[in-house]
Amino acid sequence: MLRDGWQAMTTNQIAREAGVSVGSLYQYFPNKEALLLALVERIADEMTARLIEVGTALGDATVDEGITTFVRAALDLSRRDAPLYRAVLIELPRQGTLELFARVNRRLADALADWLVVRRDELDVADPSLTAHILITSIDALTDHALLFQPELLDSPRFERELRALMAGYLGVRRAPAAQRSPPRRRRTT
Amino acid sequence: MLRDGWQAMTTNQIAREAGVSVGSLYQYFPNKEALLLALVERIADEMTARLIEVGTALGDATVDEGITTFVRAALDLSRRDAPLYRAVLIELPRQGTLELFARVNRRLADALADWLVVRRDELDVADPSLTAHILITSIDALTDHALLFQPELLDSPRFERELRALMAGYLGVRRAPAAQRSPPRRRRTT
Amino acid sequence: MLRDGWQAMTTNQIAREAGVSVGSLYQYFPNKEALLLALVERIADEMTARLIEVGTALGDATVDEGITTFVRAALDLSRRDAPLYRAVLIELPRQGTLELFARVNRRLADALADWLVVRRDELDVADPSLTAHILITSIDALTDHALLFQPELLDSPRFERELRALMAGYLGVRRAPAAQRSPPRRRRTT
Amino acid sequence: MLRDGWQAMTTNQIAREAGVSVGSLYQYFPNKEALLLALVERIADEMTARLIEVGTALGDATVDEGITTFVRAALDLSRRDAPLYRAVLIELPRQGTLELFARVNRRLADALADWLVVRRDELDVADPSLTAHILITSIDALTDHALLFQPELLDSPRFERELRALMAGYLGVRRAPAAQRSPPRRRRTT
DNA sequence: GATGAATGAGTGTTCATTCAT
DNA sequence: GATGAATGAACACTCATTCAT
Repeated sequence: MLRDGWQAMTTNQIAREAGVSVGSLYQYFPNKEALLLALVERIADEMTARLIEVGTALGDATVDEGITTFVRAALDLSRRDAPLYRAVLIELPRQGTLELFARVNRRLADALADWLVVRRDELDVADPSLTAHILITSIDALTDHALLFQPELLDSPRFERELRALMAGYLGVRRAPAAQRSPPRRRRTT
Repeated sequence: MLRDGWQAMTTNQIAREAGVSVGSLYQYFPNKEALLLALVERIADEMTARLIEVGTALGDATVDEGITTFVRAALDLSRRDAPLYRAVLIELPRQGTLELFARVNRRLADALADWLVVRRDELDVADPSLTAHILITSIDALTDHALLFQPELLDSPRFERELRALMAGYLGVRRAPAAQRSPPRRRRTT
Repeated sequence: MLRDGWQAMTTNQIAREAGVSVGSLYQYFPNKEALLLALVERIADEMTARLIEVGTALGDATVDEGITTFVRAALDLSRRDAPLYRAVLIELPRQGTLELFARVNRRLADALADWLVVRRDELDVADPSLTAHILITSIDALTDHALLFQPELLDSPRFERELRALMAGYLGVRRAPAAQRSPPRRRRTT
Repeated sequence: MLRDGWQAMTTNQIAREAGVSVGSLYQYFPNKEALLLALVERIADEMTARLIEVGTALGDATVDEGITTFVRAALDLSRRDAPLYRAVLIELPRQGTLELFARVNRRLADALADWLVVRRDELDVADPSLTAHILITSIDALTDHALLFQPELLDSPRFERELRALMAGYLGVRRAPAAQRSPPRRRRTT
């Protein structure tokens, strides 16, 4: 599936690779689509579990820490099981399972919004909830896109740095997280 | 195809809708995949044509104008033939036609980089070429994502505004394009 | 089975409806066909039991009584468990269980032949055994056919009356059983 | 099919034996059931064509001739293509194609009723239409039954003779068709 | 060049049968 | 003995591709 997509997999293949017989497969899933749905559901559950950790990690982190934590979490999420996630992502639109991922994202947005409220004074945020949504969507879109079209980007420090810059710039942070940005470039500063 | 994807289309259907016979189809395309490739190629060509206009439009526009022009161009591009673009986008990874779109994006990146150089003094840009690439990738990712998962976003002024804010913030623009931002919000300002 | 036939029943269904597990089923029957055979055998046994009663009932009945008794018995036989009988009948030819029903019919033929001998003087019967066989076959065919193609006929007095007329005519009875035939019609009389 | 019934035939087998490919089969018939339906329809048409001849043959035939003609026609009908007819007959009830054969029988009943009216004076017939129906059904049932359960009967002179006796007896014919009945037996006479 | 009927490998799914528990 | 999860051969049906006309 990771190589050729969902349509290219035959149920007999799936069964063989899963180490069971087709018959057994159909004892648990009424049809092929249900199989994909179950897979998606499991992925969504795993992601949700990890997002809860992100929320806790954010807590009352400073602006710099928060941005770093958040961006890293987004990248980790994409990296982990990236190939599988990617394969599922491609099939999603046709299978009406978007809500599953929407659910996951909403949970992450809530955690981020909470933190934005904590750091309200240092950030240029009028509507935390909306801003959180925009950020999640942006970062999510960027990592999804990287996942789909430029997988190697997920492991590049440059990509991580730029995601932080994007986030910081959008949040109106006066100074980008110091440690990570190379002094000579001096963007979005002073 | 727009409703059920590429796999769901039979060659006989394609032929009938194209007003020719299957036989004729196979006189011009060796197989079904070549058909998709040709379709993608045509889309890529159309996009390239429009991008040339964007490059001209950018010219020596002011920072505000440039950002507005660029964001609007990205949205227009996605909106136009959005359903078809979307359908193709979904099938892409499996068909090795990524380079086609990469080519289109590279051309757009060049046009943007040129303009960044023109407005170098007012922007926080160390490496125009890299910055252009990051911006193209981000905006592209955001519009692609919207196209795939939240099509209605492409028509919302809010989405356009936030794309400009993202771009402006990343480029270190001190004031976001005035006309479009509502005063009370006062984000990313001094 | 009564609705969709034998082929449509799965062994798991049979087991569930019988209140046992498939495994248990296969402990007693080597395969699905054996199951059908056992069912047919049971039906044949039940019929045989009832036929013995018919033989006794015939005894030394008068011609009219005998015809009435016999026709009614044939109809009762078909009516009782008609749906099940019918379902089995349809599957029969393919399952080589014809002999079962042949056995049942032979027993009935014997009983009828005995009675024909008793009433020999009043009937036009040269070879009681052959005549019995022809009658059994005819009446049996007619009820089977009704069972298969016109089930409602089994309950119509008209059908019963015609069966008697057929039997009486074939046996050369000078007057049809009086009580049942409406005077105005006057068929096969003089 | 003639050996194992319709269910036992795979579409691939049908195609191979028909000298075409499965694909071609499905170009003309939407599914397996439609195939059976078409077969039944063709048989029904062939039978109808032959029945028209029977009607003509009956014409104003004498009682003896009429009975002989009719019985012989019924037997010929069953004998010809008997195996195919038989195979289809077995599958019929489950496929709702009974009406096709009902249509055929109704046509035959009409022809017979016409003749009964012509010979009204010599026969004991109150309602020609009803009597025709009963006769058709009886003879039809007997030949069907023979076809299904005792195919060799269709070729036996004895069976033909008994069918005539049955018909003659039911119609109140004073003398059975002379030529065919052996003098010593003298049934249903005087 | 155009046509579209013919092809048949390959698909998702069923269900009689087995066998470890 | 009883169970029912596991098995996989077999089925109806699809569709990319071919090729005689």
